[in-house]
Amino acid sequence: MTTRSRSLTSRQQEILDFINQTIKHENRPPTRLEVCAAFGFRSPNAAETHLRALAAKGAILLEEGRARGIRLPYAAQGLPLIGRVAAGSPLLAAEHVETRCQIDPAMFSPPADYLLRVRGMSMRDAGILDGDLIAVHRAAEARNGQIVVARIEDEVTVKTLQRKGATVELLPANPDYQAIVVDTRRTPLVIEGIMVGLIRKDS
Amino acid sequence: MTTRSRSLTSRQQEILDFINQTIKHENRPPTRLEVCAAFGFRSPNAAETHLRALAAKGAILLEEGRARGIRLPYAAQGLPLIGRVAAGSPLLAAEHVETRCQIDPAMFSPPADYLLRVRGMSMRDAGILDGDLIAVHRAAEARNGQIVVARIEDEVTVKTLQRKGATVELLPANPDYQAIVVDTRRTPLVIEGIMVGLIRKDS
DNA sequence: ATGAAGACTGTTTAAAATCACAGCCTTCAT
DNA sequence: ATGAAGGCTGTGATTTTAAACAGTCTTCAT
Repeated sequence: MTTRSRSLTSRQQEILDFINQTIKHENRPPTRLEVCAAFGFRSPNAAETHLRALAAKGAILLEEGRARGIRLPYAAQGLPLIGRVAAGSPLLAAEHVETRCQIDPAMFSPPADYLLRVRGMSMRDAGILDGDLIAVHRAAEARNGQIVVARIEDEVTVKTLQRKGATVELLPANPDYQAIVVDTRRTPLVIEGIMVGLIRKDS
Repeated sequence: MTTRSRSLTSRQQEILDFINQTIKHENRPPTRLEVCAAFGFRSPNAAETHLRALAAKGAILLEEGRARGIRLPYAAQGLPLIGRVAAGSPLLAAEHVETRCQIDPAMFSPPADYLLRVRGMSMRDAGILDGDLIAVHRAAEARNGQIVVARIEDEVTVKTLQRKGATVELLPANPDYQAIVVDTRRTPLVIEGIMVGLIRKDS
């Protein structure tokens, strides 16, 4: 549904990084001349064409005729918080985004791509309680012992990964719960991401 | 040590709130004319004088001759992260601020005033692990059952509060630890704040 | 080999934004 | 009752920005 943005050239990525840096450090986007100064351009048009290219690819939005008229597309503003996941649709589908949270993704490493609300107490002993938000870095692969967001058919679950050949164990951190054992030759299992952090809001 | 900013008038506070709102929503500060539009001023100078007043009180910084030249003072940028606390100095002393984290204080309610790194496992069963950052709202009073940051003489600790008359119990959430019982008639106990959230960065 | 896309220089113009000057009215402490 | 501070209107000059036009040089897929 969203306009697919073509991938950026490395130079364009540098410009975009500079814009994000400037917004983060100065609380405002740069002007064309500030872009020139940062990259050593002698012509403001060098900055102008880069911005046009970024806007054409959907990486930024340009407001006409306004000083510092660079805006970030909605998708770039804050981390999406994924609530209840409906069966059969992708995790990051717009309908699952409860809200967006003003958190710097780079606060975690590797950076967080989204937040996921955890249901239940199956990871209690790892300090993950019911209702907690976990910060997730999108990744299809993970190492043993990492806490992952995994999808088994239509079910999304948060567990510790333990791979043994074609068998994958998803271990809870609570003796009241059972491990999930999956034979990947028979049942498809998709790793949606790796937990990189946790946020709790006391009420 | 910091320049003490005189308190703002209610109108000035409204203007400052608008500036913060604009930075949050648009990723850039407003122009004079945008302030006018927001408040219905007919003269750009109304905005100008308000900004001058805010700058004079240290609530904002004004860069001369630049479009959208409103900057926020360093103290307003992100939540301070308090690391190891040295005995005898106030919790929020500059020397304790490890770094600042780009987190919206209003993500928690009541809003967070700072983050505090927790040492040890005394609150393990409340899902607070060694190295976790807790979001703290400054408050001198707290209700029974709330998790508080308390100072007993020179020691800072995070525990669940249980007050019984002049006796205060600070309860751990881990059977391996002992409750701290304080007679406030004999030993001074200061509540520094209430835990309003938690952030964990997996490594 | 050719054309399209990217990455620039250089120049100009119009609009956006800052900021100074000259006032008016109200509140509020001395 | 008086002066200082806050909260405005109204008008322009000046500077900063955005953004158009006209080119050059390189890379890279067809």
